[in-house]
Amino acid sequence: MPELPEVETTLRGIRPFLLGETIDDLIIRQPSLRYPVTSGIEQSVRGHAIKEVSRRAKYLQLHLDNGSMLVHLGMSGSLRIIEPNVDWKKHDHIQLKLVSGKALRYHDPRRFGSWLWSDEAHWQLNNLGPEPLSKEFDGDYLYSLSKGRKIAVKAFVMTNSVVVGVGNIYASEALFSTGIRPDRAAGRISRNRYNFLAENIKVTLKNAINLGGTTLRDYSNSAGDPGYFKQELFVYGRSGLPCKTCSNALAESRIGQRSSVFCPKCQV
DNA sequence: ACACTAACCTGCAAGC
DNA sequence: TGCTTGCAGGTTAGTG
Repeated sequence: MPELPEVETTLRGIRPFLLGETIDDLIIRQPSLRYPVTSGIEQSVRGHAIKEVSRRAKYLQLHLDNGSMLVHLGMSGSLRIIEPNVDWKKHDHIQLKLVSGKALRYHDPRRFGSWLWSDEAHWQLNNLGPEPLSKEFDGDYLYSLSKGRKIAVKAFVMTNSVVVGVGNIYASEALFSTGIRPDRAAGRISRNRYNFLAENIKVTLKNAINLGGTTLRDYSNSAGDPGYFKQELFVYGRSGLPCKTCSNALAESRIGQRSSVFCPKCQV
């Protein structure tokens, strides 16, 4: 899925079309997603205006006056702004039709995403760590949380209660630019190195956002275009290829069910 | 509290 | 050309 940069790119693309618009209808062709689409959701949203559209972690939230819709793109989801009458492609599951005449179409081959309605706070947003691009996320924060932890540092920064939005691509890339081996125990990294790591996570995410995110296969932005960060990747998806810094072959291992590519020479 | 696994689902690439 | 296997931007539930 989309990690934070892809979700942020999606947010920036759809927000201008949705803000202040009234919902004409919600069409659900496939309610069987990661969680079943909240039943009766159509009646909840029909005729209501979208007051705000925001992002928290990898969730998008459409705020109405009577509640909010929490949308997650899972591993393979994407949202597009289209004309409501365009043909439904395979794996197009949901369409939010606006009175303005435009529509938001949800496409998700693996169906790991979610569309949840609640008239109060969504429990999915509980226990989330800070946003990586916020001021409160820094090296001191990471260092203090990491004390005594034996978990691999890559899995540590991918843990949502530690910091949100950092998935397999950007964790791998930020660890490479910091020169830290992804399998190093989180509790055995110095405060100084965490300062660099936190900074590099921010820089990596910002660069990716500026390039519209990373497109591997499924992801496209709200206009249907891919992101261009893939060409900037140093390690992710490059197992066995030469390191762009030292030209040594990149190595791969598995950390917490995720493939982890790193340079054995540049990362210690 | 922490560390780790299996599971949700479809498509695609690699290997035989 | 098939068929089988394993892996893919995430997250949670369940185990020890």
